[in-house]
Amino acid sequence: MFRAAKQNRIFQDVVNQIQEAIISGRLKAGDQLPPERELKEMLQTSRSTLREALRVLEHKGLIEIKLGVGGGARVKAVSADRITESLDLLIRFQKVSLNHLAEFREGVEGDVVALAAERAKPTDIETLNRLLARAEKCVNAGVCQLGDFLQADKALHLSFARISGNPIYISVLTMVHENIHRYYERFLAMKDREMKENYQDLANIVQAVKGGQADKARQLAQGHVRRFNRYMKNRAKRADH
Amino acid sequence: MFRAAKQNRIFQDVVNQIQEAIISGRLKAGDQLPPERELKEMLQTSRSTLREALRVLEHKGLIEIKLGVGGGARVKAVSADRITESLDLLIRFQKVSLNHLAEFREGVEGDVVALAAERAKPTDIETLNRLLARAEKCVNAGVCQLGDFLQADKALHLSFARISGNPIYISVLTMVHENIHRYYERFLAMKDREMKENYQDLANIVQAVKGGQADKARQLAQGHVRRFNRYMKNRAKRADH
DNA sequence: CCTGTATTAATGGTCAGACCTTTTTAACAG
DNA sequence: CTGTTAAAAAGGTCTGACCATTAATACAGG
Repeated sequence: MFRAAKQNRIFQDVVNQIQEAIISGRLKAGDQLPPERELKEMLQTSRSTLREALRVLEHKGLIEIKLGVGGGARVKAVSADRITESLDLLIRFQKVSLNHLAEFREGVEGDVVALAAERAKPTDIETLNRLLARAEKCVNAGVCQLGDFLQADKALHLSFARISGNPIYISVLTMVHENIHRYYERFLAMKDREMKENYQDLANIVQAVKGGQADKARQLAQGHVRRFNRYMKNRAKRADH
Repeated sequence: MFRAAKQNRIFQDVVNQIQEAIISGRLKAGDQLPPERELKEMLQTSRSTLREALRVLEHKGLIEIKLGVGGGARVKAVSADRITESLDLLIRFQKVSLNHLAEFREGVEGDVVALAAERAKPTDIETLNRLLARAEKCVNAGVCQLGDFLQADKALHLSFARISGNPIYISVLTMVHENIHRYYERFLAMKDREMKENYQDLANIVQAVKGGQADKARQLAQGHVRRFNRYMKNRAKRADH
């Protein structure tokens, strides 16, 4: 019925004003805010209050503050970084487990490849082929190229998101991958056989996307993610002993 | 190979120290930080610098600052709110279209109810029944109760997410609903027939969840979302003329 | 003419200290 | 016992000064 009554904190009002200007498009990415000493006059506040507001905006990822001549606050293009950090905090506080993340990923990756299968254009197929070839080269080079292989794997997944044409999927998947990699990096090691399996999964998915088989692509992607998760979980368990 | 070299900003160091203390468990949720005037002595900084740090921590959702005697900074239990806000900001900044949001929602809602169907416990079923009854009452009361009906609809969807037991779905779905409502609030109006259809959709989904029919629940939920989207799009188009 | 160095001005970062506002608690008056 | 008032403990804001970093410019030496 009512929303929480909020206090009147001046810096909060400043944050709101500037954020509003950014979201509404009155301030665009790259635009420069006036120097603090001018801005404080416009807003009729003190410099400290203004600076508290700028700190918050900076932390929200809306502006970037640089030192020195020609420095100052510049409007930034918002990226997935902030979400990634929030999720990271949740994971560290164990409000979210890696199982949750894995499960979420399974669903999302399935949806993404299904859309990609429906929408891939010839140039997209080319991109996928190129990435797949890169992955294959790593596999053939053996486990020593594992890092590169995982990078190619990630690039492929993000590529599907791009092909889907839906920016939400790109952001969400970016966040998921960044967090997964951060936490699993410790266990990253793969036997040759596992790398080959993984590669085969990817190849199959690309094949299904090429053929426009949405449902099949979804099944394959979910299986792929599930296998990766199971594998990583075992690895983590073994590391505990 | 290298990470970006960062500047040495004192307030950042303060943020790191306090955050580290919280994550490491040296400071637990509910603990009170010393008053600013003491803390600044411990950290050997000025009050303004300390306050910039506190603002950032507050915005990260790690502390809560209250006014007056007995107020001050208290360590907060981290919640998923931040992630919801970051997502929200990203979506709004990217000016994601309704179609993208709707498409994303279709996938997510499908995944959510499928999980809910697999995991619903008797108490969950009770909750669903209660919410469904509330929705039914609104429908029977006619279009005048539309606002309440939409609220019940939203509550049901979030309930599925809660039943899935995966907090990521709760955050994501919260964000999606918030944004959808922001966009569509202008067009909110529904004929009696449409409200009834919507209600029937919900009832069918709950039925499938009760029966543990994951795939069926997914299909129904996707259909439900798709119909809602189509309906809203028509409405928006008509509003243009 | 080029190159490296010193100067300067713009701009954020930090500091110290004062005063204002909100909130709780305790004292007090009825 | 209750309502009012006063005091004290916080955070919130303001002012003005000075420090540190950076880019541009001027200048000196080859």
